[in-house]
Amino acid sequence: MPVHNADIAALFEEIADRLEIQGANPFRIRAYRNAARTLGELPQPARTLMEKGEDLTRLPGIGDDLAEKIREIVSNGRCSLLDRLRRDLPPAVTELLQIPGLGPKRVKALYHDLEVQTVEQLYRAARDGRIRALPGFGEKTELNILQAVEAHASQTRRFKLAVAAQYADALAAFLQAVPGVGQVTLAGSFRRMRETVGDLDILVTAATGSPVMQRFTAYDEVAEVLSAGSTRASVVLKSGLQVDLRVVSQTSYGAALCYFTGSKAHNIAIRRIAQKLGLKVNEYGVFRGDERIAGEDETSVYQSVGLPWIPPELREDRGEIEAARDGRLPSLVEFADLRGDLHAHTKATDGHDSLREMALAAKALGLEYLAITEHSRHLTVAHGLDPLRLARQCDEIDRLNPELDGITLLKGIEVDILEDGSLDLPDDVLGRLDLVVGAVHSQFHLSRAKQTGRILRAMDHPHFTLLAHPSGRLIDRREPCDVDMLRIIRHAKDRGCFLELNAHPERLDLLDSHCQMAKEEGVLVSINSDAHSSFDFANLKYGVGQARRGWLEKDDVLNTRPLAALRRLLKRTM
DNA sequence: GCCGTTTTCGGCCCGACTGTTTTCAGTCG
Repeated sequence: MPVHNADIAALFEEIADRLEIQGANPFRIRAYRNAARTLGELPQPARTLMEKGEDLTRLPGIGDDLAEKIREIVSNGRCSLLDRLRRDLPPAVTELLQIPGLGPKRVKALYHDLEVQTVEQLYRAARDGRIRALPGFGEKTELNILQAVEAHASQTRRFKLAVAAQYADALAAFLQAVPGVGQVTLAGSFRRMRETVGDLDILVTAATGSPVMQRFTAYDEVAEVLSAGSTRASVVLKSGLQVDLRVVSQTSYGAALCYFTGSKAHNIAIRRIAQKLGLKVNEYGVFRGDERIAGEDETSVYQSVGLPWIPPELREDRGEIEAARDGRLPSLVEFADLRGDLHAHTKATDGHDSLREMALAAKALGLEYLAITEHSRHLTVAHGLDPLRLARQCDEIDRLNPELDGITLLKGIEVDILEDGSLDLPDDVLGRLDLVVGAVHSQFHLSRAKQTGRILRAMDHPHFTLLAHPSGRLIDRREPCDVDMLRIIRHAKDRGCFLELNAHPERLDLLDSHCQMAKEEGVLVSINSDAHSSFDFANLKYGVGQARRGWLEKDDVLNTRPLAALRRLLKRTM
């Protein structure tokens, strides 16, 4: 069983949890968490790096000791330090750390004084009133634990960006209408356009005496108020989504926006630079001693540490600070750069609208071309097209195009890549089309070698243009297929074909790290809606967000090309 | 445990809110 980076990261997180409960050196604990994060974000398996003989200590936060532990875990799936730590504390204890309000100190006390090892035992101890007797605990804490355990059981973990947006927009409008409120800004991972968000972070500037805090906690979607101070409050909405509100003065707005946008790792890196310059950065501003030298807007904060403003989507401490320092920040692609969309369905298969309706909706968004790419016959659940029905649709597009003004429909197909890598329709049929989008819709659990080989063979097909939703993952529902994405990207380069970034909020596939890989290898990415109705084109903005998180610039994106240039790229030489 | 054109040793981001305390520890973001 191969060891994935996520497995190593999980072991390091568990080591950190256990060390924390033991009361170990906090910086040693942080080292394990940093290493877990590095591994979680590594686009290549650590195993592969080792096989290539690359030096693991060149990775951020990995020194000699942790490199050795990675080697140990990769080669035998275990870590002797963790084995020792597991003997000291029973297995489920780290799970207690997942309960909000319980940190290492309390977990340690609960285990040592009450022999609480599991969430179930914790619940009984709280219910029986045994927790309030412990030193440092009281009745209120006990009640909070009881409620936290109950909430924990019914909790949904993270919200997809598009779902969170529905709550965010409504709440922002509500807050904007409160007297004395100036700016209302969504910050946090929402502003960074992460594919899912754990909570909403809202920043508000308000005049003193504004009732914004009281109004916020009284918002009728609020199910529970977790905390409420004069400048900060946290609530849980009825949907289960947590929302944190922070109120600051206008003079602190930029510093607060930086702080509240994160990511945490990015903020820490910025503060470290500030520290070396003799400055202190907090949510109120940038300070030299007692003197505030910046903070009214974000640009001033970055400027004070010698950097240009960094777009929120890049703020993950994944090289953006070094790039900013060296003047290498990308000029990220924007929604307005998109000229077309290369993946959409109509009611001929599993879509809801007609060719004309889809064309007009795309045009209304400012697009000048739209590829119609129905499913092929193998996907029977979607009523996929056979050669005859596809030919009819092509004829219909040919008839419709002259009637359309300002937008051109392209003839395409989303053809199934069968298990052996062949395509679901004959060559001569595919050859009549403007583009062929290939997609895996079955057999998601093939071995890495087989799944990769299947896709490489599909790309060898002379008419193959674009690989749809390359990893096949569905957020929270289906893990990505196990494929060697670097090989796929390099093969796309050799074959002159492209990769899709599917903008559907459940997919957002390519992943951001693979966007970066495609960019480095010189393979263009197409940001496509995969629209099944005329409303779905709005999802393109999430695709653009994901592309920006993957450092893509306008020229890295296939469908920023005008139609004529696009046609030239699609007619690659075989 | 990591890291270094200020350091191979001595640092390691910063503040708000809660509850149990009588000045602060624990937790969280």
